[in-house]
Amino acid sequence: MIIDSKYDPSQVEDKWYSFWMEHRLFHSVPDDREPYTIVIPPPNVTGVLHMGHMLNNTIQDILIRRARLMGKNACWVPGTDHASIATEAKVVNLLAEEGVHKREIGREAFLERAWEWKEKHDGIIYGQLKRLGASCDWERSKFTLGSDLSESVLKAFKSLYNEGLIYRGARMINWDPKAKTALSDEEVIRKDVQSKLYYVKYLVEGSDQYLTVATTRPETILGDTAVCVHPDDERYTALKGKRVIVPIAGRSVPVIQDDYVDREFGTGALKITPAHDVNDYEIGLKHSLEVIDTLTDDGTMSEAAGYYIGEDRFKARKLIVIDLREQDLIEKEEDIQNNVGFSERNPDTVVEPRISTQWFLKMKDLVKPAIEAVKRDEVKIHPPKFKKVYFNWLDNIKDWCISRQLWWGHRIPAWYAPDGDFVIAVELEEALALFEEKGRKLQANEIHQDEDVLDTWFSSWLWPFSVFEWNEDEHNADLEYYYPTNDLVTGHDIIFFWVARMIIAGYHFTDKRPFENVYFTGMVRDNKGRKMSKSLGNSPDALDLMDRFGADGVRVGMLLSAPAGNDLQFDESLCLQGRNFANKLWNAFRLIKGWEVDESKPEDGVAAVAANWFENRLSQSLEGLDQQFSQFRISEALMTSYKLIWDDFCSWYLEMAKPAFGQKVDTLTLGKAIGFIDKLTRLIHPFMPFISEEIWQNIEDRNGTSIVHASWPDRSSFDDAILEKMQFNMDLISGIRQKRAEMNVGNKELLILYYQGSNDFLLADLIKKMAGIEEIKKRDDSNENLKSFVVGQHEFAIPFNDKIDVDEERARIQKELDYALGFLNSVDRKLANERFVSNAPEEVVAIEKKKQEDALNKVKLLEKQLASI
RNA sequence: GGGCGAUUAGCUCAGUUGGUUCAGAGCACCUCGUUUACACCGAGGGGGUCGGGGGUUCGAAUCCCUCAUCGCCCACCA
Repeated sequence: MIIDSKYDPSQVEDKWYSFWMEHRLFHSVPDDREPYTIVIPPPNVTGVLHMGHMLNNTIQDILIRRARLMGKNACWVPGTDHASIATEAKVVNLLAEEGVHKREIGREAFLERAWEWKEKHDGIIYGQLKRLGASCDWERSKFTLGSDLSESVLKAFKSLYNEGLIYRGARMINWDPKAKTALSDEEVIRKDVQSKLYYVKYLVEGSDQYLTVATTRPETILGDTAVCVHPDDERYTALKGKRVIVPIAGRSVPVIQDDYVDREFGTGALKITPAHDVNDYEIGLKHSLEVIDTLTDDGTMSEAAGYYIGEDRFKARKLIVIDLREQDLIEKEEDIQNNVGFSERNPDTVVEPRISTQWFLKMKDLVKPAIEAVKRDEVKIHPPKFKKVYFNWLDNIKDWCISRQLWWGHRIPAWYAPDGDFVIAVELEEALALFEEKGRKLQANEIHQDEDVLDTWFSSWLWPFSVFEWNEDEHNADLEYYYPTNDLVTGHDIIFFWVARMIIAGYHFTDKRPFENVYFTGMVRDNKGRKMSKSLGNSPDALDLMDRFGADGVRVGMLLSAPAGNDLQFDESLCLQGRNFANKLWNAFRLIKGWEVDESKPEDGVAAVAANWFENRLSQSLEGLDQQFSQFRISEALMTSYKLIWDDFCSWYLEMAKPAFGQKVDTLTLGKAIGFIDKLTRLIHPFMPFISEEIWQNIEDRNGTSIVHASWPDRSSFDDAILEKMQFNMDLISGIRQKRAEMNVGNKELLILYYQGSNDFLLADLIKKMAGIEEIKKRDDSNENLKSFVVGQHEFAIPFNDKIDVDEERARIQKELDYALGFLNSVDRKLANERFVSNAPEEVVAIEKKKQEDALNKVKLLEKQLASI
């Protein structure tokens, strides 16, 4: 069998993914095994996957594949999110390119186009996930706007409505004038921007005096219905009960008093525009002020404004400033930095506070179980620092505006009679029946369904149970088996949007936690620390990366720098490291596979010692891996595996075990080596699914089975003494190599190693093989021209040919001696300290004593060396 | 304005309850090496006052205070 010295992922990855799919290896049905369930955070169907998706899906796949190897019935439910506002925007743009407006083609035709978009994009997304190796149960793929999930959404809506938790009403909401829809508070991104603060003079009615008011939004003057001052502000005592004239509009409005006003800001007088500012709205309610809505839904000035009608709000701002200046009503202008809300999905669009009739969900009571659950660790958050963020949001929760003025989404199941009376029903017939129950006999053409749809997150928050057909039967077999799910892996940016709401919904609708663990990944940034985004063009194309480094390489690369919860700077070179690692593993396998066997040969002694050691080392690593996985230290687990394979297995074990040049291998050694690589492929499989399968399949004929359903390597206890002994011999080998390098003695040149004292701990044959030693002798006085060195507490020496540089050698030993003395000194001081000896735990003191003894030995050795030079 | 986090080698980051020579890893860098597994490699090496200052402690990268810089989240000061 000829195996290429370079591992070529492109040859391998498609082959095995197809194999896995054909054999439905990722498909899960309930059985007697313990379930392990993850629901995917459904990516938006708006586009392709970015590196953040690559990271969290890699982590999910690692968890799922490991669970599968551990004998659990692993089920990873994939899906996509209809992303109401984002997708609608994409389709609107698409239509715009064709010169068509969505109103022109109508709701139905528009939705058809949106579905086309969806079909195309979730195909792309699924393709990317498969390419990455994601072992999702594709037969369970879900879409948040699919019919079954739709039923769940409507069911949830209805039940919340019937519980009195959903209500409809006119409230001040965040309005996106570009998408022409309401937004939730979470969909508003606040940014600091440079603005102008205009000091505008309002004429006090019946006088020639002016009251100056500071505002950043002069165009809203047209909607002013009062000016407010602080009741204790002495500057304005005289204005009590007076009225002022709103500039331009010429309207007379009252001067009111409210302690909301900050006397320090601006002039201490605040104009009140109840229609266009959240606070003004509150004050307006309190003081029963008139509300004048001066804006239309697209952010232009309305008829009610009376001026600049039809002009965009920002254009109107410029115009009114010009007019105010002309009338000499602007006292001054200041530069100011203030906080402005932008639409999350239309990042350049300033959100407008606006009074609008919308649907809301009362949150106050709903969140209580979700708070409690995290408090008592029924739902565990990793890393725990996000708990505070979570509590902070839930503790300050406000009602959730769940309606959106869009088409692409779950249509609100409300049906209206001509007089505005409504019922909540999924279907027309049901609505008619409900009206009839209310004693109203209405015809189908008399009632109409709400035009609006629900916030996307109103479907996503049901995801963990709606994907298991909760709509049909809340206690169906799948739900009973897979739900609650185990782990959720997602970015911390959607903790409010999604994670918190899922916990809320989980407890409310199923009375259970939706998942046990939430693992937040950090945000993937570029190597300049910037968030990856399309607009910056700094997000690498995941497919291209996988073409170049292989999916396994990219997975390893992603993970190498991804500790939980911390943002990570992604750099391609990490993928290179991942690819190199794959190649290393590949060549280790190639080496073993290339060995020729001599069945008559007894087991090689060195190989036997090496195998015994590696067996123990493997068990030790497996123990570490168990711990790391249980704590979601995934990148550490990878590093443990990486070192086990590269350092311990390749650099040490294989070098020890491999037959000398031209020699054949004995059966036992070969068997053990194959046994090890078999275990190592299973151990690395969660991280590197493709190459592990390829090697595993090549080890022996697997009769159509796959590593996907193999077992996680058994862990037995390990013997510290064996590990320590080998470690000493490794240190000795490194010591010899170091001396060789120092003296420029090539590796081919065989040397004699001299030791002093006992040689019980020396693995002589192993040292000979690994360090190019031909003989190991006890040192006596006749040996000259020796270069000595210390390993642990023991002194060794090898001969040298060239004249030694006495000064240099003396300096080197002196340096080592100084260090040892310094160390000894610090240990001595510690042990001489009464308080240390009495306060520190016994083990720590014992360790210090051992350190003292060892250091003393070492000092003696070095002093002797120095004297003998 | 409030909160959270970060600051450790040239770079990216670990460092769990304060305690083993605890100052680490990977990459990068330097030297040597083409010995049939791998140059996508091997052997060896240099490199850090753990952001500054103070404190607690027998002992601090680790705990506390403070300052500085950076980042993120939340928040209705026009």
